Amino acid sequence: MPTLEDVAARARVSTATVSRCLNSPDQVSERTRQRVMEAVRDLGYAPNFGARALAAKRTNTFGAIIPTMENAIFARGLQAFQDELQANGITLLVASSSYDPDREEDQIRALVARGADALLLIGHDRTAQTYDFLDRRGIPYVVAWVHDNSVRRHSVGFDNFAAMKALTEEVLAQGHRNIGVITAERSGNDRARERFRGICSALSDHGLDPADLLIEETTYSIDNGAERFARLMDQTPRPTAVLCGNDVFAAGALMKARDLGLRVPQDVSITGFDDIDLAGIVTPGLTTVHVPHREMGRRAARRLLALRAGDDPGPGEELETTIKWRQSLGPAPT
Amino acid sequence: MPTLEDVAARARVSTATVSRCLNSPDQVSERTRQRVMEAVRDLGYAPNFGARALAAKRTNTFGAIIPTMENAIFARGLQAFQDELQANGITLLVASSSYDPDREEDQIRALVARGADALLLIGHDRTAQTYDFLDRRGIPYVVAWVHDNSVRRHSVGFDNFAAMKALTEEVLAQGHRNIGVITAERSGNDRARERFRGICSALSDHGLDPADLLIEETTYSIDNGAERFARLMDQTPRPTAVLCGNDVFAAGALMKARDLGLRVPQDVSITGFDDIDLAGIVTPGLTTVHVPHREMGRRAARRLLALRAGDDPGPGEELETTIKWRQSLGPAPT
DNA sequence: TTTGAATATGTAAGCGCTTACATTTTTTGA
DNA sequence: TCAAAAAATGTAAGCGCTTACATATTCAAA
Repeated sequence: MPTLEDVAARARVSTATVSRCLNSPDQVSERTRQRVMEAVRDLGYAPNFGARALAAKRTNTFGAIIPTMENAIFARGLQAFQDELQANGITLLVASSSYDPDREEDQIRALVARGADALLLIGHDRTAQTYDFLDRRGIPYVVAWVHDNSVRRHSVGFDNFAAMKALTEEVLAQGHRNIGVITAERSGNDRARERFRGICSALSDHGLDPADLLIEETTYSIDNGAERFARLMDQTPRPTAVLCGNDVFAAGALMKARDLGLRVPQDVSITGFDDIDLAGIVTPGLTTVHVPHREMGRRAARRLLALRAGDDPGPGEELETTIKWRQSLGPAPT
Repeated sequence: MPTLEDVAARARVSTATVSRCLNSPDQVSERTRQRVMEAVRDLGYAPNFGARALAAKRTNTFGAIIPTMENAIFARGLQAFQDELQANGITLLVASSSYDPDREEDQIRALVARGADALLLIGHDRTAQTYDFLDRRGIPYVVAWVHDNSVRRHSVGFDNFAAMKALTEEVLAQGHRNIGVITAERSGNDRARERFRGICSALSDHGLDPADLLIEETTYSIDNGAERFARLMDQTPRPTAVLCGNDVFAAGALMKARDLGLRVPQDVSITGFDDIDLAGIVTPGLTTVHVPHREMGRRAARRLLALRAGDDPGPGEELETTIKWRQSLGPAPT
């Protein structure tokens, strides 16, 4: 493979000049630059990634660890994140932790070992030693999907507590008092915990005891959502509304409701969270919390780029969520 | 940051011995190895990615270019692909081309520039110069999502033509003769072309003229599927079955059917392709072609690992597809 | 005890690029 | 026209690791 030296010989300049042509062409005269780029084309030269990384002490690669690659909840935000990075000449490495904290720690170390200059993390929940590992190496990171003013870390996210509380209040406003919840595992998942806390807070505000909630906690999949919904429907009295921690559980719940011959929302209301494509596809359409995933992805990328450049991007950013009304939430049956 | 030299000094060995401890520990005695690994832990040493890449002439990174990150059609196969790579100490870089051939070429060059040792490509459709670029650099690649014996390239996929033809024959067996098609853009997309060819072949076998097909060709999204379905429903006579090139179009079609007050399959049958989660969630459930995405991902990874190691993994692999019967395909109205 | 083979460990060159500093060339203003 | 400043280009050290070859040590068989 041709090297910088071959190009330099061909163009009759130094290797430093060739390097400048590729990396800061404004420092090279037009005539010289054209001659060099012609030599690059003629030889089919491409820089050696390892050599560049070693010499420049950076890889122009960022890493993102997401809980799962198999669903759209993270895909949209990540696509926007990657688009923004790409526009700034940065490549994205994506790893999935499968909601396993130990695996996430391994992934973080693996991404760093692979030369990631900076990282996108989901949620704040991870060991102090993991943060320490990154801080000691001077690797900047941004936490997305959450917003918590009490945590002093760079973040771009939304208030899961407030968003789920607002939706719960709408459910209560529809007259529902017998409520079920399908939540993701809350241990190690601050997003799930905060959403659940939001539900409890809304109930308390209405003089209702959160201990009366019928709670199913499970791992993330459509089938699990369906199964847990069935369990809730076996309770006596049967809940008239089921609040799901995400749209995937809600989709599973809707499927199972259909299987059980229950009409949504006449017999039971179902709500979700995130407003992914699924929410509009299922029958009936899901009433859910709309999260601006793409904007979150874009801003997270900008913040990480600023941090990597040594700039101070200011305090963490909070994005607003809204309730997307569709047909799956209706009045409580009388 | 501590380097190999620091570790060597601490453990009172040479840098080569430290390198051996990390990369081929069986060549180091137990006593020496333990002393070295203790020094690694004490110093918090992590190898420098760029230096390793330069010295070893490899990055242990593979690249995959997929048409879109925003939908599950590729996510499942890719997760399995990544899991297999990870088990072999390889990191995956993912880029999306947004179904744009020029963009795909840029992404291929960008992944190579980022040090990808090998690539996963989707479909065979790309310029000779792109393949040439990879061949000249000795970068192995595997093509997935297609199987074409006439093309001599390493591939793991399925026969799109045969799969869609089999589904079309079931549609014809149900008595449908007035058929609409919603297909992805066929230019630059051999998968879409092959699926369409399968539909035409089935019609011809039944003595029907493919020219009578009502064809809507569009870019990939649920909304586009919905819109094109509406156009097909405006035709006179109205098609009694709509064959969609993928489940995403089919989901959009189902939504629009609901909006138009058309009952599926009583008023019009709708079919998809891929059998992603969506297919089981929509109402009614989609009759579709089931593709073993995870197995394809796993095998593609194994083949690429073998190629990268300089082994000959044998001829391309074909995976079998099946028809997944759900409720969206029924008899033609009389 | 000696010798040869096997294993363990050390030496140090070089992978290919970036970039601080040096030198040369060009441009501008008095 | 000359001197100073600015721009363009060259020199070459070194980033951190791998690994071919060399040397030292250990082990086993005669």
